[in-house]
Amino acid sequence: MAPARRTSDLRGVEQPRARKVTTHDVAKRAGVSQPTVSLVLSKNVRARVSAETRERVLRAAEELGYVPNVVARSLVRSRSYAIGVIVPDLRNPFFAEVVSGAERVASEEGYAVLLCETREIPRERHMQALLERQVDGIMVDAVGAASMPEPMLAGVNLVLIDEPPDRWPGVASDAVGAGRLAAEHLLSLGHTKFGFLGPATNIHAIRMRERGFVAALAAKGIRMTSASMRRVPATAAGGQVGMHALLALPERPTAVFCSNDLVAAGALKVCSLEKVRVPDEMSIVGCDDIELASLLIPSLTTIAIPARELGARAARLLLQGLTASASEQKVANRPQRTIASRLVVRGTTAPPRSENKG
Amino acid sequence: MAPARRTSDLRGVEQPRARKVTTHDVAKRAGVSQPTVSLVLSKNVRARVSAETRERVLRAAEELGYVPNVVARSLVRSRSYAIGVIVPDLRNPFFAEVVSGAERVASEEGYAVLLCETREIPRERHMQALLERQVDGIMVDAVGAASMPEPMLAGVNLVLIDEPPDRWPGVASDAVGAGRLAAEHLLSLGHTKFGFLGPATNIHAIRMRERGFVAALAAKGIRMTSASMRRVPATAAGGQVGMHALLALPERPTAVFCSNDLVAAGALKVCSLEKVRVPDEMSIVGCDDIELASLLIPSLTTIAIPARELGARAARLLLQGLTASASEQKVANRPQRTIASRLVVRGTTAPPRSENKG
DNA sequence: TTGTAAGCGTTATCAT
DNA sequence: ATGATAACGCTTACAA
Repeated sequence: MAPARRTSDLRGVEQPRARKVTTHDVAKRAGVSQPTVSLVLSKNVRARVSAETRERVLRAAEELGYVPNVVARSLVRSRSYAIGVIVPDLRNPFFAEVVSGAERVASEEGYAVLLCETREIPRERHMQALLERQVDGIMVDAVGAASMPEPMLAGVNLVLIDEPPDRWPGVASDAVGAGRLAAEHLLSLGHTKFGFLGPATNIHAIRMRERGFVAALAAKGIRMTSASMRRVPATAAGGQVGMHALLALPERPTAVFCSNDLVAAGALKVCSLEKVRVPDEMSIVGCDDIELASLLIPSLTTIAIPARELGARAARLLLQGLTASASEQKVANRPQRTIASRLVVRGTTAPPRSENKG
Repeated sequence: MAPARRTSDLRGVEQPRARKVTTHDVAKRAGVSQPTVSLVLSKNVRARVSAETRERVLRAAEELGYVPNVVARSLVRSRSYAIGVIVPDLRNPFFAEVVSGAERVASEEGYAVLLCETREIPRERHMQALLERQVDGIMVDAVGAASMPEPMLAGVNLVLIDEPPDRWPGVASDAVGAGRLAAEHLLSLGHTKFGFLGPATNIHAIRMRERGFVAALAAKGIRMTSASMRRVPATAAGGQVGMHALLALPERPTAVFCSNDLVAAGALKVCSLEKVRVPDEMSIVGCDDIELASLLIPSLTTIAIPARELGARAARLLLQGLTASASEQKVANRPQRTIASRLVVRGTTAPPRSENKG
């Protein structure tokens, strides 16, 4: 005779937490066997139960306040109905958007989303935790998935976001295109002296933005000096440091491309502080088009990257791979879909007028 | 004789996912019983195993690449080592900070964080999903937890963030104090005509900010007209609409308090568009002190709410309640700790000079 | 249509 | 110190 289980009650509330009601309890009350309960409650389409017992079971479950135990279900089905998402830092609005988009899709499909930030905790530790929790799949955004220990990645359902194309499926923004759009826009305005502000990072998308920018300039015969490419963190603070350096240059650029909007915001701030008029004396182009971009004054010309859509698509791709029958596999296998970038012209770009300067 | 389990392989990669290695496999390889493996691997401190077998087991686990199955552990221990966090919208940087703080603490303690946004999916559905997943606790931020169906909340480990004090423990910012600080700052600058921009919401903290503001003015004998209290969504777009309305008022205010920084950013934008000089003709105070505030030009005077700290404390409070022995309970039971708000004076506030207005 | 039985991978309580 | 054995709550053949 087992003693009544003393669930250690840790609530702030008084009444002891009642033992959880299980399918057994429901079965007893409905006067049927436990598997029958499972049959009707797990809405297995091909479950053949008489309308009358189904009714009884449903009522009993309702009356007892039955809550299915997904953990138990997960164990027997070896599917947790949970997915993980790993991002560098939620405080960058771009990643918040990505996560939000993914969460939306996953929730709608009945999947839980386990959130992991690598800002203070190494990605490997997060991966390990997700694996131990038997997540059905993992989305990895801009944390260098490819350089993680091989055994950790083996046999995992991965979808990469803005990571270099690899043997895993993924979705990515057109980062090279983003850089190119920025360059072409500034070129079309007549600029000839350019600056670039961005981190010396191994974040793929960031590197590609720079590469696209530099390549598009090179195509027009313009080579950037190393002094005009400032290596700064991809933050507003980084943008400030970088713009200060650019302003101090003997040959000051008239247009700068920043590897994201935060950097651009910092750069813009410094121009304002230093009384360098934007866009008249200095054109600035950001990248991402986070909400901040439209709120700055002047509002920021930038390259829009559809972050939320990126997250949503990644989630769809992942879930699709989870539910696809073998025959449908090819669909999910098409790797590395990329989403177009888009130039958003606002108030921080104009033709150069540096001759008026002084 | 069970057929080799055909794990339906849904990977993009070729090699079929190997059957997961279990404690049984490790046991066989180490030449010990399965429970012994469990004993050494679950680093149960009071596990008494000979150094030699421990060594053998650990090596076997290592060689096989054993990964513990937390789902199975959860089932038998009735603890999932996962907590949920429900927020309105991750795209508001404030909530992103809260979540980030919570995630940090939880991860560090070995808990997974299930993220839920109520932006597109009702809170009840999220709660239900979390309950079914047997989360050990739930943090609820600004989604009106108290108005959820009673049975859903019964016996759940809840910690509320910025919700009205109730029978659950929680952490909250000093929202009334935030409003008061804004009022006192503007009063001390000499303003006499005030505006307020914020939503007609049932979000507790937002309401309290307004209340604190109005009350502090009333204490100085200043009553706000209903026309100067504009009901707008707590977004930048709302701020724009609201400021337009205020500017059109016959008796235009010289200082306005916005219920958060996004609203303030929108308001500032409109002033810039309408050539109303900030802070000379119009002072603006925001609330939250998200990164945006310091990036605007002029940078935004605001009331700092320590969002990340709020999330971190909430997580600590929750986890503490999970691991506390009965005797320590009192610690976790102290409800509704509140964190002080802080005035951050920047560039959008100054003494009124409306008499110079042209 | 429904009940019986087996098992998912652990942890925990016993004997030994 | 270690090995049987029994749960945990559910799903899924298979039998009745």
